[in-house]
Amino acid sequence: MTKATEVGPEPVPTLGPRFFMRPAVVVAPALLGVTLLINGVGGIIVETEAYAPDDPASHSFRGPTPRNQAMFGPPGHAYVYRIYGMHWCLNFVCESGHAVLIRALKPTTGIEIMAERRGTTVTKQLCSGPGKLAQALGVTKALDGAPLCAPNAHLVPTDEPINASTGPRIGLSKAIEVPWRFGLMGSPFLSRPFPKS
DNA sequence: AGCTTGATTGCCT
DNA sequence: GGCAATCAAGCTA
Repeated sequence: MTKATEVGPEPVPTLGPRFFMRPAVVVAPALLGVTLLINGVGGIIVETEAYAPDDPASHSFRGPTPRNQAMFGPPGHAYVYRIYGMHWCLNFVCESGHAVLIRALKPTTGIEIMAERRGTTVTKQLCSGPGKLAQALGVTKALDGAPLCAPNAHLVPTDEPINASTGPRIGLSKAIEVPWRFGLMGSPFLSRPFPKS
């Protein structure tokens, strides 16, 4: 029952262009704890990586190409690319040439759909890596350049405090020491553990 | 060669 | 058993 002093639920806050119109290294840790749903399926972001245009490891390092065009498009849109010829990776575009790779999330919504897409019912294996995450959420090239807002996507910030781990990004041959990987400390849903501090 | 995954192997938590 | 390290498959640029 609602008490007289309450005026009803707060409007659900949603992350919009202003949230993303910043450097990726600022946005990436801020995305931890955010709920991400694609067509109603997803969970809580627990691992991200930042990429910037002056970063030799970034797709945007050598300027716009047909493949990375979305990285130079509107902030708050998706950048989706294929890796190793077989997996899709989902990024959020920040200010021009910046993007955040979504590496892992804690499944919360549509778990059965994700399990079917992934071919496993092991929750920890549904979204514990960028390729797995994209498969579980049904992300393909069709989402490349698309805005990350209703009805296709929902981004809802958390009101919980965040403890972040940081460390080197994964799988790089350049700038391997730059600590632009961020994770929810102690989460069992990370793609890999963070190196001991 | 590449911002990975899944299966395999080895080692403790 | 559960987790961490190792290795090769798989396609596009």
